[in-house]
Amino acid sequence: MSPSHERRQPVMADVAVRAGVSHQTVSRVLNGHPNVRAETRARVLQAIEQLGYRRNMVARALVTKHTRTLGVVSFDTTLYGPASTVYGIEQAARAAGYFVSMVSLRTIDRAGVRDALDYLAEQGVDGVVVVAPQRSAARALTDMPTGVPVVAVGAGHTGDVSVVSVEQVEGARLATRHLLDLGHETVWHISGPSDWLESEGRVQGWRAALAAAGRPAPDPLPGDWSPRSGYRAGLRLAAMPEVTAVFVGNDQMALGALRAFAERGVRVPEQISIVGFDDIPESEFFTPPLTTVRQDFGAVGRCSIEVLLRQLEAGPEWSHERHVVPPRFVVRASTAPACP
Amino acid sequence: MSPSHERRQPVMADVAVRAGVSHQTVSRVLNGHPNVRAETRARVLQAIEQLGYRRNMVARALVTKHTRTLGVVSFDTTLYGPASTVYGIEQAARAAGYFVSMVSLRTIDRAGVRDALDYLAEQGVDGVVVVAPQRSAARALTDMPTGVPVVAVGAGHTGDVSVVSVEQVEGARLATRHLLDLGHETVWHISGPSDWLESEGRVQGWRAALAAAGRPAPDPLPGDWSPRSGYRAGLRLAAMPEVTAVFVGNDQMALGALRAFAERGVRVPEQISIVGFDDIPESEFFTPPLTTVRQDFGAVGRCSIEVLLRQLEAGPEWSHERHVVPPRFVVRASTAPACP
DNA sequence: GCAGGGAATGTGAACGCTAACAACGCGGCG
DNA sequence: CGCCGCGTTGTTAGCGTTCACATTCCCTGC
Repeated sequence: MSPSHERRQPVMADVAVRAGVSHQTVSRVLNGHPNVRAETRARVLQAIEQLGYRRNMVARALVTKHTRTLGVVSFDTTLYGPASTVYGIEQAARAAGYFVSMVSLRTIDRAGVRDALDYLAEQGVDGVVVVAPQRSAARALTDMPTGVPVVAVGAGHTGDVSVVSVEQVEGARLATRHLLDLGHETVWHISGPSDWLESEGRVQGWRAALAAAGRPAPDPLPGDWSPRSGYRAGLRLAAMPEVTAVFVGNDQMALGALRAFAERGVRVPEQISIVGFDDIPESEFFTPPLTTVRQDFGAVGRCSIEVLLRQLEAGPEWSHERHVVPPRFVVRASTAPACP
Repeated sequence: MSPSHERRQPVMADVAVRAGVSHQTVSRVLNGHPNVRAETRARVLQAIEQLGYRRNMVARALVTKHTRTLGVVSFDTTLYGPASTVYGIEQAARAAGYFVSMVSLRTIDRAGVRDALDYLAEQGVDGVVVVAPQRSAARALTDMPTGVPVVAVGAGHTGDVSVVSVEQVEGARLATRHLLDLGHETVWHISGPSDWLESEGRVQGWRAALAAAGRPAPDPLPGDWSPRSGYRAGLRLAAMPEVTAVFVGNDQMALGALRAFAERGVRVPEQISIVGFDDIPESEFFTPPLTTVRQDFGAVGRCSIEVLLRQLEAGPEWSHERHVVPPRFVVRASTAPACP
């Protein structure tokens, strides 16, 4: 309202006048161009300071063709895994001088991913990382028309884009082996939603470990990552006396299962051993503390930015990269030797 | 590399040529200007379609002076509360046609908030919402030099900016009253970090309820929101036979306390009743299921965007708004009448 | 003393869009 | 018949940068 409020932001030309140089010299100072006399640079810097000048990134982006903004498309950032990954991404991106523009999908389908990518491309992001470990999302990525580099997090080897993910199969194998080594006859499994690649990888690792030990693989009980689905599966398992060991697809479902067992008077780990996946901060304080497979989501996020940045500077010459970060097995109190 | 890859994106002029009109007419079509003949509009639309033209938002922003991007600065988006709030914000913003640019702080201090705001302002965001319920963050907001509208989430009535938050005091009062009504002599409290406004509000509500009932208020045990800190406090409480009811600052600490009680053989709710705060998705499956105070983080996020948008269109004439969303008390199995 | 060269600086033209105004065509009215 | 006015379209001028190139300056070496 007041004139002082309406006084427009100073622009480069204002700084130039004040410093007694041309706008181009101001630009050079701002961009750290070497060929500027120290004395001139100081004068420009002073003028900038006095005027409170700030470079207009929009105008800059118009000519340079890049916005120093990265897009992130993710599914349900309310979940611990995606949230942590996105956090890692944001930190790494900012450290590298990039902004992060977010799109959270509420459902994952080809159209959703496509729209998100379009949306971000329209805004002019320099690259995007897609945190959407569903098979449908991975497929949606295969023929994306956007000119921007894309890296996928948690997707399988879809071939078309760079991928960074946690070695799910290995983690599941570790968990299952642990249970087997404890003397359990076989290991049951509560799985995640079938269209999640992570879910698939865990089933695969579990099956592999069982097969390697020559044990039968029972049918996995289907879950959807939620504690409630783990609870329901747990109820079923609790009614089956032959069950002594369960590998659960994630920690939240493990919590639900724990609850079901507690309600049915099944004692963990005395009667049933249970292993989760993820190692959310709460797991250590479950009743009992949960043995689980830790995923370093932060590392995944950081790694994805490294790959993306590399791709950015490589230009159209980049080749797809594939990175796998190893899981870590964490033994706590929810597993015990089988009673003979 | 190949020429087909290097063919630059079509621009408005290309569309104009193809449609046999001027670029300005294309602009008019894109912006839904009324005075364009239907037949012309159709021709332009067709040309856009054929060329796969996409408007360059950067160039547009340069002249319109707004980017249709909102900034979000938040603290540790790994936590359920902030993550959910940010999710709500993102959804609401996108529904309104805005992008969301994120900055996650790893520590909250005046300089950090300031830098984040500067950073976003430089990028040209139209407005920003700050999800940083620490007192220090709230203070940092009081004299922000940026010309962009700001709304704070979870901050107290700092006077200088619009605020939307959950009524913490009321929630804490509800929780404490519930415990008192159950016949408990008094209620102990495990608090959050002292510089969080939410923490403060909960202490305040707890104290008020106690005072209203004429009960003494024990010293609150300090925590930091983490399950571990709740565990430590729980250990101390377990050693005090006079403790029969505890109101815990959040669900994660409550989980820790539950664990401590379990280890010490203190039975919940038979010997000690416990109430949490937040209602994270896991709480329902704790052992025992946790009685808690639900915060609707999503609603907070959405509301903050509504306020911000209102502020945007009101221009410099806006007056600060203050919105409070009510909590909801959820009774589960962690509380029981005091044994006389 | 002057040509040559590199460092320092300035100039003009984009970048792709929108805003303001100008121009055009057409029908109705005096 | 000519003029006004309105709906429609075109023209021009920026927005605030950077880039490519031109220019100036000063120093060096013969």
